[in-house]
Amino acid sequence: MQHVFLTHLKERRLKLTPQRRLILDVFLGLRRHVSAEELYALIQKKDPSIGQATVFRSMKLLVEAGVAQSSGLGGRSICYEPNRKHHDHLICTRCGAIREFRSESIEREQEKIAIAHGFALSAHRMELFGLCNVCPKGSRS
Amino acid sequence: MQHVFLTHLKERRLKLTPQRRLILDVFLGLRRHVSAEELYALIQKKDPSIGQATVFRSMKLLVEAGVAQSSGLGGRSICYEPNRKHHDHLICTRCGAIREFRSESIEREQEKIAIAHGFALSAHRMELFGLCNVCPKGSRS
DNA sequence: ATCCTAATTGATAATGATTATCAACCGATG
DNA sequence: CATCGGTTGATAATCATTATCAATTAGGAT
Ligand SMILES: [Zn+2]
Ligand SMILES: [Zn+2]
Ligand SMILES: [Zn+2]
Ligand SMILES: [Zn+2]
Repeated sequence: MQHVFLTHLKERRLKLTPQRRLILDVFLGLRRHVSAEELYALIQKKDPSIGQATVFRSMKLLVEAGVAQSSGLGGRSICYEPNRKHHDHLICTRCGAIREFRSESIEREQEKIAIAHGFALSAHRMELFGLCNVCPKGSRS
Repeated sequence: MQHVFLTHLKERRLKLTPQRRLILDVFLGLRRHVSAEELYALIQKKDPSIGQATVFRSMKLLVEAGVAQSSGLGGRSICYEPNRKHHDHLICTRCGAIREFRSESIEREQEKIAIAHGFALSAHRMELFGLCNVCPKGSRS
């Protein structure tokens, strides 16, 4: 996985710094969605000298390298997750729980729709919102 | 349409001000997606005394009243469109063109997926990104 | 190992979109 | 028309992110 990142760096004459190494490791160690801010807090515990600008910059770099993908989840802030097979999200509007899924039939249908409109599809985002099964149905907010 | 808004106001003892009337009229007059900022610019031409905070507040109110819906399009800023029948979006990554569509089969499949995961679906967002047919395929950005 | 240079860093200022604050104002009801 | 609570506009504040910049450093060439 990290091999992809190293290759990306060399191709563009970018440098592998201790900061980038640490950020990459911590990020890949997690197996969930994180915002740059959350990740910064985790990084801080391992090396308090790292600034948050570096975390923002590094996450951008990880996305460019294809190591991370940014899912527009997490309310106002951008969330990242390790780049695996494409999937979409099911999000609980109450507790924030996130479930991942992939529907081949929807993926196919999206392609068909794009073609019908003369678009060359390159990506998509789909999020389903609702109450998960551990959240009580009859209560508000 | 505006009837819905007036009812919403009365139900909550809110007031119908000239500002809200103008913002509602201009918004409904457009038949496209607008950000609060774009709308503010249009409002300014009709009445330069209206502040942009009022536009932001009013758009929020229109959403609560069910007159407008906020689509998370438009990059960083929230976009609004008059609340019609549910639909999803196809967006050109080059020129920003937006096409609307609705796929019954996808809508059904989303329901099935939510149920399979124990979620009670309340809403969803789906955006397809690609190059539209008037944008050249072989060029970058 | 030593140099060199361009990339990187951390602190901080700046940005852009949105929200909060607050005194002055005004719409609705009686 | 008097009263009162909702509303307004200007402005400050917030939040996430990006830009700036002097100081530092990785990595290729000597
Ligand atoms: Zn995911
Ligand atoms: Zn839940
Ligand atoms: Zn839909
Ligand atoms: Zn286009």
